[in-house]
Amino acid sequence: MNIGDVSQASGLPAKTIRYYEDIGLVLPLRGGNGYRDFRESDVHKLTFVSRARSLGFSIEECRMLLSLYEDRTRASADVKDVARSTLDRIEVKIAELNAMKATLSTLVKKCHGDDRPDCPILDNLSEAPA
Amino acid sequence: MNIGDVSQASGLPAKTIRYYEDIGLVLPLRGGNGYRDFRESDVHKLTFVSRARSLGFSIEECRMLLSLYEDRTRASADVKDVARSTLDRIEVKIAELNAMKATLSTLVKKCHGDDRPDCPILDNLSEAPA
DNA sequence: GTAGGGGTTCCAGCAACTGGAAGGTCAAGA
DNA sequence: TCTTGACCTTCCAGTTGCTGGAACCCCTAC
Repeated sequence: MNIGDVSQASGLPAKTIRYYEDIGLVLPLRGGNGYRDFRESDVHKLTFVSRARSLGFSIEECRMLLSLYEDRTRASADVKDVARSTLDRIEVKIAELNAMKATLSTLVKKCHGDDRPDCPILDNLSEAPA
Repeated sequence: MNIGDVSQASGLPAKTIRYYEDIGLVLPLRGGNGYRDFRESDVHKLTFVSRARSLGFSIEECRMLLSLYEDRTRASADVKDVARSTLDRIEVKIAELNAMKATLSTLVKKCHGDDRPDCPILDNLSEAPA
């Protein structure tokens, strides 16, 4: 299977797949012409990574999940740990963004947004620290 | 004022302040010893940027806000536009993270997290695409 | 044979810093 | 006066996760 087909199948750009090979996430074979030759298992792995990434797992977490996936004897608790720490990171990020959103939307609401130069947004940014 | 004092005053690491000079956000003077010599206005700007960054404004948005701040005749509407587009970005990001969180927490809940090898998280990641 | 659509490598760049090495400067104390 | 240690300087490299582009090879169809 060539990289283009794998790209189709996994939903990942070819560039990204080459990058994933670079960092050792997949190790496709090579044909006589130098082309990468992907096995079904490579495609499966890449699809796996593609989804894990879209769920917010980092590359290193994906690497860990893959190795857990390949270890038929691993405990589900190990996987759950990775997932939970990802979930924690996501929740922290959401909280931060919500705080930003709250402040910013208050400011946007306060700003009359007309031709006059006075603006509560800039005023707030340049105020003395609390 | 030396960089260390400015770092204290603005809450930004010295490294970051040097970086901000590199990219032209501030242009401190130089003393005879080669040390950066920050004016009050530089400190003010850096504090401004520090807060704007923590509200999720990108560096380029900060640059714009600074120039709007320095333009005493600008319309508040211009500032409001920048703030609103930042707010939009933040909201999109929050929505994405919430979607991730929902899927992931469902999976974490389903996973019994014990010594047994079967795990709904990995099963989900390796399932055929919807 | 030539045109196109693959594929390959390598190098550079994005955002926004951060770390570290190698060295200059300054103020205080013995 | 010398030394110690904190502070400053520059420059280069690395982080995360790709992405774009150049220059080139390969394969198939007409």
